[in-house]
Amino acid sequence: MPQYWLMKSEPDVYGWDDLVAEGEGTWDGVKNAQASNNMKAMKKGDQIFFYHSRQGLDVVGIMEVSEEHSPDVTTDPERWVVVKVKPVRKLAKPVSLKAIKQNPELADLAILRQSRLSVAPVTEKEWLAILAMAGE
DNA sequence: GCCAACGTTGGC
DNA sequence: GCCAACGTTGGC
Repeated sequence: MPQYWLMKSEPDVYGWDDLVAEGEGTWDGVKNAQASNNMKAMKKGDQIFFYHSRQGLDVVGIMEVSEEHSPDVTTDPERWVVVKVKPVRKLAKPVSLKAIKQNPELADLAILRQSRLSVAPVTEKEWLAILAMAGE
């Protein structure tokens, strides 16, 4: 059974459309111990929400892990890792941070408790709640 | 653009 | 090994 995650990116740097255009993306430049540990725990096929931070502030699509972690040569490869991801599909409609905050089922969502965490786990219950909010 | 949160660095 | 200073992230 796949695990669920959420990853953030600023859309003006690397947004959903950039990932779709590329076909497969390398999630690099994550220099945070917690986020990095989460990436190390990812297995091929795990499902990931793509969240637009700073601008947009919404979950826009679903991607999946296409290749498990390897050293991040763009930073310090001794220390940090990348994963590769592929777009699965865009959500029927984006789910905004505002809406997430208003849903009591999502009160414990990791990114609400720790807004600066850029790679965070999502429970199955939370995953389904967000999908439901997207009208799926 | 501002600032709070929080992780990291470096002087002691 | 502590903690103040600094840098980065991300919501507002």
